[in-house]
Amino acid sequence: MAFWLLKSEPDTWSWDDQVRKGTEPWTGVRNHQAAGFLRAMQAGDMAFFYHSRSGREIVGIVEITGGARPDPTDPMHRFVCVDVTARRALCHPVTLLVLKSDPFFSDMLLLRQPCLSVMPVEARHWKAVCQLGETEP
DNA sequence: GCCAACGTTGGC
DNA sequence: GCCAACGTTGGC
Repeated sequence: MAFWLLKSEPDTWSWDDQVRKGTEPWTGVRNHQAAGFLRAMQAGDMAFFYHSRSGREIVGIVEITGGARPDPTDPMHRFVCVDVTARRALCHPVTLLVLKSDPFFSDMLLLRQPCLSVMPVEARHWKAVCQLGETEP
């Protein structure tokens, strides 16, 4: 089982939207590096739900419930989507600022590559963020 | 094969 | 809203 992080602009698709809907295809990724990570995802993997732009914090945990398939919103049929199901919220959102302030997180891709919207998360970082957010890993 | 233009993304 | 980072595209 692998760990990931998915970014979404809360104005477009927020954690509350995800919780309300339950399961939703994660569509619209148009970056090849991010798409490569989507292709590597398997059902049962877990991912942080991150609010980008106006949010800039990890707010919840989702499970990948369906592996990569063609993104129906891509007319060129070049990109893929996965199915994402809301699992639990973090009791306390973990902000980008907090992660940047702790050297333990300094080599997270989230900090290394700010414009990447889908990325893997190391198990040690996963556990630490869960502790900060006061939720089970 | 170089490189400028363009598109996507998200921190600031 | 601006711009930097990164990848892709196409003229030459």
